[in-house]
Amino acid sequence: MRLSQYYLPTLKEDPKEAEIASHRLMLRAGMIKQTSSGIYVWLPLGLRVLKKIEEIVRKEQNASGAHEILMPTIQSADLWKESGRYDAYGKEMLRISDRADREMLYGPTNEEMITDIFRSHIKSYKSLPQNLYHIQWKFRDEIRPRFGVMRGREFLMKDNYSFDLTKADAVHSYQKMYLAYLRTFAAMGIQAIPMKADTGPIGGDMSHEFIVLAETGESDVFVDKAWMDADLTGDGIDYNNRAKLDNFYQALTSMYAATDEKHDPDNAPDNLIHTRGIEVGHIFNFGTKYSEAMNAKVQDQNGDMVTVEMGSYGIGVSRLVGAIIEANHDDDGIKWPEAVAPFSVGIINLKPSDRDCTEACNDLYTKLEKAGLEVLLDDTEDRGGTKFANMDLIGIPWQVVIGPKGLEQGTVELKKRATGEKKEVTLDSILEMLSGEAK
RNA sequence: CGGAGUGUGGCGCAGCCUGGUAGCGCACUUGCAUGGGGUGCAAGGGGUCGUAGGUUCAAAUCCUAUCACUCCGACCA
Repeated sequence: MRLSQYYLPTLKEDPKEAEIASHRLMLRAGMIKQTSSGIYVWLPLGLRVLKKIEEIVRKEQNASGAHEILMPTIQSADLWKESGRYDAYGKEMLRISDRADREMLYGPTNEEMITDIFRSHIKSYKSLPQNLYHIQWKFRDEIRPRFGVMRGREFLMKDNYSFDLTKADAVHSYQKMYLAYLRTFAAMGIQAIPMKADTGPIGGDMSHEFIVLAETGESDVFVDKAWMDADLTGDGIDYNNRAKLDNFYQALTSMYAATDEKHDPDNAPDNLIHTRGIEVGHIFNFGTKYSEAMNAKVQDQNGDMVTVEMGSYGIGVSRLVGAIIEANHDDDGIKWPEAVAPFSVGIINLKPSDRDCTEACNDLYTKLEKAGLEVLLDDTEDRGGTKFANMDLIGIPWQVVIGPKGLEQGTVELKKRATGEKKEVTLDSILEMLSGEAK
């Protein structure tokens, strides 16, 4: 992408409404624009990141055996009346009526709808287990939206729902998601620790919140130092290998990790790390709460009707954009992990009026794009300083700085945003280096 | 919902107390110079002062209503 032709409205000054780093940086980097309280437009740069995160989530869900569907944002109130939550949900639910005065709502979650989808076609134990997910916009009319996309009213969420015949099978489904979540967050370049969570009004005995460690996070967390060295991706474990998966789960859940509400100093280990974090995922098993209320049953081997065991699992996709920034930024701007970066390489043309310099930039740009890299070429007339500041702000992992002085020597500067490390390299070697490192 | 604030060009703000026909910085346009970490000089463009009423010869400024947004608190993926 050529910056001169892109829509990237970066800001030099901090917008006054943004209090925390990720919100401030997303506005300054031209990723989002607020249209109403807690509702945002995703501008080109922001959307690129959102899509990357979404794709990482999707990939691991598929790997775990879940099937993607897409449920509508607008739901009929009928299903919610059936589960009893239409009255229970309160003002957080955005209620609307259609032209025939039917009661509708903008979905805050999908347990009712998915249960209806399940029961309408699945009638036999032979069809179990099932795990369906979708990545869709939700709306919760928060009392007080804040922190930009981290706590918006409209948000993109991956939610899935498992259906099993027995409690033991449901445990397996739960553990699969536990692992899938760990792998998903690791693939994004962030560290998310599963912490025992309150199951709240939904109930059930198994529930974990996945919390990204970030010093600027919103809640206090206490974790065993052992988490830092633990294998969090279950290297080599197949989702269908129950024994191995269970061992992995037992090993991890035996390590201490708690938010301040759940923190118990008396039972905490000595080597405790006290830091802050942001919840980016939540998994729980809630047994038969919805299947019971909505009559989701299958026949077992004996022909008896059995109410299915359910679990639900959420990842805050849009929230992750903010969370990743909270965990990866400095005073100059964002430092994207490569897996979610909007572009992997930025090229800075220090002197657009210099023909050779511009030619070298265009040439490298074309080559890198051909090699499959996503490249942002700053071909504007701005000064070098402006370009450096902008590139740091939007956090492109690799920056190639090309100017007449270096070109005389046949070199360009390669800068790694995450560390600030710079080195002079030859123009010829850069393609190879970047294809290897930034791919 | 309780408490506290803010709405003036794209962004950040001054002006309001003490009414007199709107200003500053950044950004933008043009020209010249410049070109290795937010460049200098010069000339420009852009504003229903959130909205609606009212007071007044005259309202960004005073009064009333209303809308939006932000922050603190209870609540949350």
